[in-house]
Amino acid sequence: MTRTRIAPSPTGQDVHVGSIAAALMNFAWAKKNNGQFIIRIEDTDRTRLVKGGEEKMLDTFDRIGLKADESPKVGGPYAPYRQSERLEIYKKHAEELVVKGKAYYCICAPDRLTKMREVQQAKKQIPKYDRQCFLNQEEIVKKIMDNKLPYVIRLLIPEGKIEFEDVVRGKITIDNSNLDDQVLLKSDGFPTYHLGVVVDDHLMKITHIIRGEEWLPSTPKHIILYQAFEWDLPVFAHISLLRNPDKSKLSKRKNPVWTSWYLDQGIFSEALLNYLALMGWSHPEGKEIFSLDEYIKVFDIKDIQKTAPVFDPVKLEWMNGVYLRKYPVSSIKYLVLEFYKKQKINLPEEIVEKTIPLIKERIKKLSDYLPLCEFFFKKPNIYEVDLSNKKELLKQIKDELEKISDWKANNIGESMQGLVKNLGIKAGEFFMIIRISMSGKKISPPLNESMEILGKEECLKRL
RNA sequence: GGUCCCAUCGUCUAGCGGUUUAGGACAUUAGCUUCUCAUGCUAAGAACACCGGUUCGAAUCCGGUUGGGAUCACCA
Repeated sequence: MTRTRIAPSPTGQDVHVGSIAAALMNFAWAKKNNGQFIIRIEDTDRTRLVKGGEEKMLDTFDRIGLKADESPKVGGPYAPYRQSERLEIYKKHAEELVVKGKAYYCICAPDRLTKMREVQQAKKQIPKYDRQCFLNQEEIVKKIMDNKLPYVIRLLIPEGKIEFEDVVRGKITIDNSNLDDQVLLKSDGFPTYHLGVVVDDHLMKITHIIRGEEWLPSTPKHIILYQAFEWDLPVFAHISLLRNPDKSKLSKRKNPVWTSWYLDQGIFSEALLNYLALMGWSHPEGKEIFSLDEYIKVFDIKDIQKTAPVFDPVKLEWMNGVYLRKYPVSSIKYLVLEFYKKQKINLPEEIVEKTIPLIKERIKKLSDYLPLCEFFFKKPNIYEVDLSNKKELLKQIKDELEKISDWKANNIGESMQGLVKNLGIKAGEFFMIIRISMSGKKISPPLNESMEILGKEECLKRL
């Protein structure tokens, strides 16, 4: 059975798009193999905990369409799926390691550790815990018992080296001398990430860990933990991090990174997923546009690329436009209406429906709609071109349009073509004047059709 | 700085020793369609970081250099 997971930490206000990229691969791999995809909340850092973060994140996963088979929301056979509710489990396991001689108690004060590291750094040594407490373990344990001192439990890194196979990167070797005696259980009783992931991934029977390459350097520690517990190793696949244009890892300082920001812009979840799928992976037939179902069919973790991709919002928008054009008018109408309703703007349904065919090839995302179509709902108050010296021409246009009894786009077009011929003015210039008087803008949806939608009375008024 | 990872057009990528004048997509430029802007179609420019080696033959294998990135917490 294939079981994968995404384990977000609610230390941000929302899900990072990079997490969605990783979640997508986990999701696809689980589904492809008829397995389960799990969401686990890793909320062990109470100091950085963002209020409402977890709820928002879970909501974002719902919106994006990556449905978890097991999560804090839907529960599951290995509940709870929130680490803050599993404290006893971690403590028990940490203590088990102490009994096995694979971990030890430590009561060193933070400032001593800081100073120690500074000295090591100054001597150009690797900053590592000096094992003071390990060397006096009996005495330390007694101190803790007698005085009820706060303590941490540290992993005892054995000598030797760790070798493991990463699906994406191949064989990786690290000498244990580079590893620090990692804290496993904090003095507040919470586990550190390292204890938490290993224990939970094992207990929740996770078979494949597909996660960002930022975890590659700490994977040896995790493997040491698996070995200490005498547990089987899962398959590791470390995927490359999404990058800013300057190649640094995608960060909110340089780019919008929160997934709901894109969704709130009117980027479709399908388009976002499709775009993200192409970050570090490509369709075997070279396709750019494909559904989630198709992705699941053709995706393979063996095809994941090692190179770190730059996240390109321009291509994302292009792709969103492709999706938009593929949707039927009725769907776009609904999406536009809902999109603006969320912003407390209620648009008249009939007009929106009529305008969709005119603009679906002209907008790339839902938020592009109103800037282009606002003139359908209200008279423009800003005119991009000054028409005050064209009054006579406008009058002629108005007189001509008044004659039209059947107010249809093609009749309007014929009438205006006739007028422009008679007047002998450049067609482009002529129509631009009408365009400005109707929409206030130099760029608009097709004129005749727009005028039909506006209605005769309104058009004459605007002229 | 130590450790680890990475390296094909501006960007996403195909390529997995010869079929390659290195293919596609976004972006850019030009043209066609056209009442604007788009869409659509056509075309153009644009890349194997560098140096060695292996080989009859290297973008593809190996080594080094350079460059980029990640990571070194009682954060994840």
